[in-house]
This record gives sequence, structure tokens and C-alpha cells, in this order.
Amino acid sequence: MVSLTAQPGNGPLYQQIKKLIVDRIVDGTWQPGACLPSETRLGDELGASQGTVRKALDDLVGDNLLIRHQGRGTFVATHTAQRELFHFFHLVDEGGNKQLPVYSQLIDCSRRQASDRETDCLDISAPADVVTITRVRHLNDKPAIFETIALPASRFSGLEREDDLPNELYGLYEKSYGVTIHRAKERLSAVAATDAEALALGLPTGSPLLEIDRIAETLEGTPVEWRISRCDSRTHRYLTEHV
Amino acid sequence: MVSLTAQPGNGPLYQQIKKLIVDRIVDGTWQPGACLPSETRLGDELGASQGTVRKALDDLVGDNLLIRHQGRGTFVATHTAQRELFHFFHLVDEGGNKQLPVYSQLIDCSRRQASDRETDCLDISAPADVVTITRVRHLNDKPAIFETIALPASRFSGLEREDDLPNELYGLYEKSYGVTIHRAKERLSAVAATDAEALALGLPTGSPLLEIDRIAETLEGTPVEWRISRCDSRTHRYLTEHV
DNA sequence: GAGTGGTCTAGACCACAGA
DNA sequence: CTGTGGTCTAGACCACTCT
Repeated sequence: MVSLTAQPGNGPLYQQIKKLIVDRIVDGTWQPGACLPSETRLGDELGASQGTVRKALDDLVGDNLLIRHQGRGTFVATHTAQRELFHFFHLVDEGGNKQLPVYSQLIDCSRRQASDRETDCLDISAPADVVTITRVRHLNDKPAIFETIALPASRFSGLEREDDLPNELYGLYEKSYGVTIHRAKERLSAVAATDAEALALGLPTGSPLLEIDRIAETLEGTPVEWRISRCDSRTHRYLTEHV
Repeated sequence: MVSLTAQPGNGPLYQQIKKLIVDRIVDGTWQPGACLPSETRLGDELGASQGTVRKALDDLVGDNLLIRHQGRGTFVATHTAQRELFHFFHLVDEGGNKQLPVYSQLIDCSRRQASDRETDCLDISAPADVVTITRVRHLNDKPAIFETIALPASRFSGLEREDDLPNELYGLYEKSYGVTIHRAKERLSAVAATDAEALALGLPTGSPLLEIDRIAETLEGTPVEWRISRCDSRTHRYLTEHV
């Protein structure tokens, strides 16, 4: 049952509408890729004008939660390679060109008990399992990223038996495990390459590597992936832009 | 003379209004900190409704170009320490806390002919001067960032004679040289500390440092500062968030 | 042609800041 | 009290997509 009110203590109507839409996406009423009702229909259902609904939708489009197509409708955002490239991958080569890794060498994918650090990063309670992935991602046909990933086994049950993991995992999370990554917090630092990393990336032990420590969250803000990417810094840079 | 039209080949009205406002900020009609005319007045002057003006203003607020204060008015954004902290400084300590450097040890500030790399980064033509700044910025009372900055001498004439450079330079650029930094592109990598850097930061030569290579631009997109910050990666991380 | 989002208008009332 | 931005409405027309 829907009950939105003019504007008592609940705050602005369009904020209430935003929350309602987010809730429906979170609870699966509107799955990724689904088409929302039209602005006028939503307005009628919620007892708001089309303009107010529009403001709510505009905000959510700005949050990368919805996508609009003129003449077609408004859709729940999905994880395409495009989105991965624009929002979650920031390495560029000397020419400043961005390209997703097309090949990954899988070193390990298994399930085991979570370490203290892992339970901490993934915000899960002590005796729990994680699925871990270790792989070397290639850029321009050369090994460039040594990557370790930890996932809560509760949400990703059976992933360790998956064969042929794709390079872009977020689409897999979404399609096969119903987990949509919405936000990623990254902490970057410089580290010295370990023997294993140096060997895998073809450079001397102790070489400086760019470490990207990422925690990826769902729409609700729950951390669901902890990823450490150690990147060969000779050939690639991490690009960001701020306004 | 203002002439905005309904919507011929010029595109949507609110886009034309945005452009007009940006132009007036660029040409100095509305200086940083200035109060714009009210929405209704702007609408009357431009022959548009208040709602349309509002949409233009909303967009520009989203671009960090304007700031609104309910009941007071709409203002051109300025470079406060707050903005510097939120938009242009991304280092955090182990606790994840962000704090601007409060002390900098100035090593050099002088004027000389630009190198090829500098003319390239700053997009200036060959025989030109730059003002360079070299300094060590301190975080938590410890040397943490070895920083070199190159500025086109044409825009920053006399800066090399400035005594007592502030830690946050962007406010100085804006107030004393009429240069407002609007956007910064950063390329991050891991490098090995040189002798000079190691000495200044109190760590062994060859230690991995996080290098931030930043080119800062004006509203018009002209590069006006090239800055390389080499950061002690043991104690600090570069924090970003993506949605 | 029917339905969608994109733009624009005109007018209303509320919340807040400052004289 | 006046003027500002913040929210909300109702209705109009345009541009686009699909059938």
C-alpha cells in the first residue's frame, strides 16, 4: 500500500518518491533492466504530479540508478561493459586510452574460512566463509594487474565451482547471484612487488606497484566485494577527474 | 545584448541560459563570490520562465559552478578550504580521516624557461617562462608529500616574489591572479623515491611513493597548473569513491 | 498513431534570511 | 515585512520509438 503525503514531517514529496523507487529496486520489484511505469502513470499511482515524479527520476538518473531513453521509457540501470569501463575501471595506458582487460589468467578460485581482515572489510560476523579469486589480468596482451578478490560465501554460494569466470565480474554478480554493485570505495597506495607478483607481472621483486584497495557495495550500502589490484605502474596510470 | 530564442537550431532554452551564465562568469561580469540576480529577475531579463532559469541554475550547481542559499540567493562558487578539501585533496591517514596539510616547507620558488614537458602539459607555445614551486607538505606534523608545481608565468607574473605561500594555493590563484581552478585531471602511479625525496620524507631511497600527476584547468578548460605530488604511502592513502 | 521522455510555462504556497 | 530559493501543480507542445 502506498501512502505519500503532501509534506508533513516526512519531507518533500519527491524525496519520498525517490525512497519508494529505491526500495522497489532493492526488494526486486523492479529488477535491473526492467522498465518503470511512465512518469504520468507513476504520478497517478502515487498521487503526485508528473513534474514531481520527474524530479525524483532525474535525481535517480544522476545517481546512476536509472537510465532514460526518450520515446522508450525509464529503466533500472544494469551492469554493462560500458558502465564497468566508465565507472569502475580507471587504468589508462601511456596514450591515455582506456581499455578493459580482455584476458585474465586465473590462479585460484576457492572457498575457505574468512580471515579477520576479510570479515572486517566485508562486514560479516566472525565464523564465515569467503570465496576468493586470484588472477592476473592482461592489458595490451601483457600481464598488468595482480588481483585478489574476497566475496562473502553466503551471497556467492557455488561461485568457486564456476568455470570460465568473465573478466568483468559485476555482470556475473548481477545475473547469477542477484547482487548489484552500486558504489565502490577505493584506497590507493604504492607498494613494493612481492616475489609472486613480480614473477607474474614480469618485473623485478620490489618494483613499485600501484595498489587499488576496493570495497564494493550494494545499493543498500552493504559491502559485498573486497578487491586488491596491484598494477604494473610502468605502463599504466590510474585516471581520475575532479570538478 | 541578449537574444535567446524559443528553440530553433540553438537547442533548448535552458542550455542557452547555462552557456550565457558560464560566459558571464568567464568574462568576469560575475566574479567568484558574487550574487546572481534572482531566478525571476533572470527569467524576465532573458525572456524565459522562472522554471526554465531554475533548471539551468540547477545544472550549474551540480557542476560546482554555483552555490545556492535558501532565502539569500545564488552565488558564484569560490575556492574555500572546504572546497579544496572535498574536491581537490584525497589523502587520508590510517584512520580514514582527511585533513589538509597545515605546514609546508618551501624548498624553491623561482622563474625560468619552460621545459618541453612543461609547455606540453600547460599547452603554451615554445619559448615561455614558468614559475615553479617545490615544497614538502606535512601531514600530522610529519613530512608526507614532496610536491613540484609549474605555472605559466604569463598568468602568474610575480608569484615567484610572493613571500609566505599558503598551503592551499587555489584560493591565492583566485584572489591574487584571477585564475579560478575548476577541474583537475589526475594520473596516479607508483614510483621509487629518489635520493632527494627519500631524504625529505625520511625514508629509504627507492621506497615506493604514490605519485599524483595533476593538471588543473580553468572553467574554459585551459590548463593552468601542472603539479606532481609524491606521497609517503606508508601513512596515507588516496581515497576515491565511484557510483 | 499512440505512448514515452524532453522542454517550457504560469502560478501557487512554503521555508528561510535579513532589514 | 520583503525577497530569496524550495517544492508542487496542471497543462502545453515537441522529439523520439515502436507498431
